Amino acid sequence: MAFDNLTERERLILQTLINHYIATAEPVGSRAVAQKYRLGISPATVRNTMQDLEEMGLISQPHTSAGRVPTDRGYRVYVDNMMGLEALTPSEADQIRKEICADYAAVEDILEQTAKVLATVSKQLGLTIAPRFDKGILTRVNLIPVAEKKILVILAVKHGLVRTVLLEAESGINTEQVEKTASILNEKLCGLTLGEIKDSIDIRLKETSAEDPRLIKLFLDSTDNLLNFTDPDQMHLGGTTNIVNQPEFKNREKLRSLIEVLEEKKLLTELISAKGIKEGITITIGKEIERGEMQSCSLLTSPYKAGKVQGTIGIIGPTRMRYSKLVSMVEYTAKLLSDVLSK
Amino acid sequence: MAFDNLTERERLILQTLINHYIATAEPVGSRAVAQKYRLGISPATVRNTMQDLEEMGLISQPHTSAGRVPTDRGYRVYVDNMMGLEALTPSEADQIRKEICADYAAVEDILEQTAKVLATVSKQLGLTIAPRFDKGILTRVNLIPVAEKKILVILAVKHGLVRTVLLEAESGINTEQVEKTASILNEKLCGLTLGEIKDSIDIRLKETSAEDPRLIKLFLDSTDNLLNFTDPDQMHLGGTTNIVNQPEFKNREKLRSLIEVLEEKKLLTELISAKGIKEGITITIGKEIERGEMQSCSLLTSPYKAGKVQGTIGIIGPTRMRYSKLVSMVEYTAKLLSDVLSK
DNA sequence: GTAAGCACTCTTGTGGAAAAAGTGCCAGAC
DNA sequence: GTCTGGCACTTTTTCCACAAGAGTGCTTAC
Repeated sequence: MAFDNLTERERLILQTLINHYIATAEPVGSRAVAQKYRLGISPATVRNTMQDLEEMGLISQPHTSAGRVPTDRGYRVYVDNMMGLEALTPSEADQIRKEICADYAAVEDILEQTAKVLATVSKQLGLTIAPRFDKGILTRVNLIPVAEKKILVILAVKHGLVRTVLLEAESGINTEQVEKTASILNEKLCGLTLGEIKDSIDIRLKETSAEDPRLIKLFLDSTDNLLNFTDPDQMHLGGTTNIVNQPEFKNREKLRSLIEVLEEKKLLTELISAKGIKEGITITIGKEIERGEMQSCSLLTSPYKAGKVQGTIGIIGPTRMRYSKLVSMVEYTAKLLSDVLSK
Repeated sequence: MAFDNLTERERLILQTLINHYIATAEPVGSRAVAQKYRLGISPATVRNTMQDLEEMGLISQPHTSAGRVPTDRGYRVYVDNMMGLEALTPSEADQIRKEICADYAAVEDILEQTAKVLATVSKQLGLTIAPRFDKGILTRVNLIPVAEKKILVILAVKHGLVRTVLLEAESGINTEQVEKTASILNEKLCGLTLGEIKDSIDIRLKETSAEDPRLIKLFLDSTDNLLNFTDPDQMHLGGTTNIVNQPEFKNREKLRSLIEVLEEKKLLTELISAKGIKEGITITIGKEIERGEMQSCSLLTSPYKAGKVQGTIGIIGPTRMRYSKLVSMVEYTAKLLSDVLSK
């Protein structure tokens, strides 16, 4: 349904209602809207308009004698058509900048810190997902035998990203063969993206498998493990605390099941990465999230770049969140992060 | 104060009271105790004894007309003197075994899984802390240049444990020098425990610093980073969900602040590791935990071994937890884990 | 199209009475 | 002495009824 046919008044009323609701978390009555809405309009008039909005499914009443509350669709219309961006205050911007631009060697640490500061400043849940390696170009493979049957595989990706995975061999490892295997892998795989490698590794390594069948086989068998892009520790969450006190989670069971989802980082990563990475901010509201436990939440995400590779950062909060401000915040943070990581 | 001077009756009553309270989470009245306590004793008698117990500070009343609730000291006496161990059911043991003995290459993954299964089976919060590397013997150091200014340091410790840390150099890196530095490090440091290295690295590397001052210096400057044993991702938590519904956390603020502590993994690790690692189970009850936010919780921990190195696993829950069962559970899990990791 | 008035609905708050839970103590039984 | 039944007392919980409050929808008038 297209909602660009709303009258000016309907727009204004929906807008003030949502703003008011975001601020108070209480159903908003016609009186309250009429007062905020300066142009001297009476509650009765507002009521008429509100009835229309309700018929359109943009707002609803918890019960007969309560004010109105925006529906998911209401938020959607608001977000798409009538929400202005609200700039960050200098102090907010500072706080974010300070945390992100501190110098860390490991991307992991920056991301951890970013999730935390996003949470703190937004007073919601902050999240970051490490760059998706699939677009990253492999610059070097190292194989390090660390114990009798254990080999550490190091995949170095352009721009200083690193992934390490421990593999377990079936039998003892011959150092010489490890070196040989490593140089074969380097020769065959470097310069490709990890995505390409994942798709075509069988073919690429087939003819070489004569060298040391066992090691190459191990490598092939572990592809999933090595090139799995939704590794749970690729995601960082900060500020779980912030949602505990939100009135929307007064309902115990809701809170419990949300926390349950948050613990399943792998699932969460998939959920968020599922829609593919678009440019700019993506806002997913309430039931638009394909996960029952999160249907009273909204998701605000943005990609960021580390060289050619992309990751995601975002905010999770109740659908009643201050979109106008938070969008700016996520945008700003993503930009900053991209700068830092692509330096 | 010594509490081994309790009369037989006092012991019995305290015991039944605690058992009953653990099961119901409700203050226990004299009637309830009398009924459970088969030897035909009347509520009035029980009341008299309960008064004595209250004077000793082992139980208390939330208010005049309520039953009694154990105090932290009450639990302490119970745990120390009168708690029998309760064996795991076969199905519980199976569940734990199945998860832990699945074959993972990386210790990290086992620990993650262990935390989860502990949580599931105990219906509390499960936690695992990776082995404390300080007692681990360094078997090999590798330095891998992964980008122009980034070096990946790999510390391989006996029994297949690995720690990788990314360092950032100030200027470009010469491959040859890296190799030379690596072999110096290997020569000087291998065979020592990481703890020894941490304490004496300055001295051990002093005379060699002529070789490549910059790299050695980088290494020295990063000691803290490299040999920091309370790394946040050394700890795994599972089952946060389980505490949300516990009646002791009906109080919103309590829940919030507990979750806050849980997010500070570094702090938590320190808190738990602080008391040093004793053999066997350690039970820390309520106010015995030196952290305000956790004073309505108990902590059940046990060391486990991975070769010569020790880590910790445990359970966090409200003071009202089923100690008798959970102790068995933690013991069993720790043993199993030690077996798997020391194989 | 707008506004005022009013009846109606549903929730929230209040007060008080009754019920429930449990204690402490006393007086008597074994 | 030790234990128990009885009982008065206290505090919380529950229930109910009733009023207050909030907000609507509709009707009517401008």
